[in-house]
Amino acid sequence: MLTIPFIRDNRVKVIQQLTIKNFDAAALIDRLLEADIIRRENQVRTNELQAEMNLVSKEIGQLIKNGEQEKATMARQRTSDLKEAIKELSSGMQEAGDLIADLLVQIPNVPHELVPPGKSEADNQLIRQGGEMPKLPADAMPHWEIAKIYDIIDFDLGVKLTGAGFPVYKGAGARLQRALISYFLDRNTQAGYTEILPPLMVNADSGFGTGQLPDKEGQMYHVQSDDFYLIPTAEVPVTNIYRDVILEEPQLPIKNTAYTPCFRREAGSYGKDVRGLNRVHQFDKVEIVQIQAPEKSYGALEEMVTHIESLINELKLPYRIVRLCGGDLSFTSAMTYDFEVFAAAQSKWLEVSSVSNFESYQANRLKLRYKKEGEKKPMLAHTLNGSALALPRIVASLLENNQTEKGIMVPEVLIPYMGTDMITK
RNA sequence: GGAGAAAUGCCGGAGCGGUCGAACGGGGCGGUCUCGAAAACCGUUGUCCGCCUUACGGUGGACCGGGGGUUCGAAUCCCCCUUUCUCCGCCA
Repeated sequence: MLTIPFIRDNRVKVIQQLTIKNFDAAALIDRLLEADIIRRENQVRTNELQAEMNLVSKEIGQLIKNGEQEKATMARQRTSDLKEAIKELSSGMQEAGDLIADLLVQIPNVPHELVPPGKSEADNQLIRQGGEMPKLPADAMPHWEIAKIYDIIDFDLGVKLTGAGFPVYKGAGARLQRALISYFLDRNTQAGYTEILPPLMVNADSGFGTGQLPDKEGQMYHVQSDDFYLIPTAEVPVTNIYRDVILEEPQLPIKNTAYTPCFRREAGSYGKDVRGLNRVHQFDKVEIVQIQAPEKSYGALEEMVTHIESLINELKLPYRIVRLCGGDLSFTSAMTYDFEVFAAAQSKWLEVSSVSNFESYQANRLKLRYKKEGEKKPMLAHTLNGSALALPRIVASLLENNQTEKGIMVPEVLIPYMGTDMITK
């Protein structure tokens, strides 16, 4: 969330920039600033009374010590009045504080000035395109048919075990998952990321810290008996490692990578978009997360983009990188690049990675700060994350693009992990 | 799952209901001494929210696992929760 001083100092600019996200913040911000004034006025009064209360209480202690019971009794009368007044004021303060907290989480992150305006993905800005488009025969199959014929992914079996959207990987299909995970983790650690294996369930505090709660509650699986949430992405536990942490500047940047399964309810999705691996409830993903100083975070974002691009290049998949327009940008992001690979048999671009700079928006929720050399006051750090990479659509694209009469060609970089250069029937 | 003990600042560790934001030790930072270092000695040492100040800073309030309560006054008493440790049970 945004900080109050920032909103106070940049009221007009914030409202104006948020129109890029097609968000009208004017009313929210006015209510917020109003509540802020009330809260502060209340606090000044409360603090004054508390100061007096502390003083009188000390006096009472002295008076009792000196045996001046009468004076002590009189002083007591004064404190009970004070107590009443403090109680009233602080409940007003609490009320204003609650309102502020409630309003703050309703205001999205301010988009970076390079973010183009727009309503939908059609308005996203193409940054660059790469890789070679495969030439497939007319009878080329979409990946869900390939998966069936080669018996490497069983969607129906997943329905039996759990439900729709929980595919079962078998044989070379399972091996391919493991190969991709290992390959991504190896490449990420080579690039300076530290490998993390986090819990797959988190508590509500963590869900709040990265912005899944309170509003996206319905997108997560909730374990009610223990009030845990199944993680929708490794971003949640890996970023929350730094919740309520004050780092020293020399510790930055912090670069972590983690493989985890991801669980998403995807309520409201249907139709051909969810066919096969295009959209599932449980999938594997390797995530990269960075914590950076504010002045370096956009450099870090570019670095992450370049790194992810190199992974896709090595897999020899045709891809494009787009900068999301305001309307497509997530609530918490200031700037996001999406990576899409082409699945030739479906003739579709599939999103395989989303790389974002959240600036201090997540950090403010997390209370993630860092201390500059020689400075007393800690400042909010910037957080970034991206998929490097999400597996299902990579697999979909690989299967479709690499199909030949003899079998599925394994990309060269994966051969050591797969133990073969071809997936056959 | 059952029984007991505990939770204090960067770490260790005191703390009778009032003068405790917290003794003492260690660490860190600054300084004296030194050619330099060590040792010794002196000083300093958190976070949050306000207010005043261009700033340096000053000042009020809050914070002793979290949340309630008792009291004029709570780190200290009471209740609930969480976590850790020990013992028993169960177990990959």
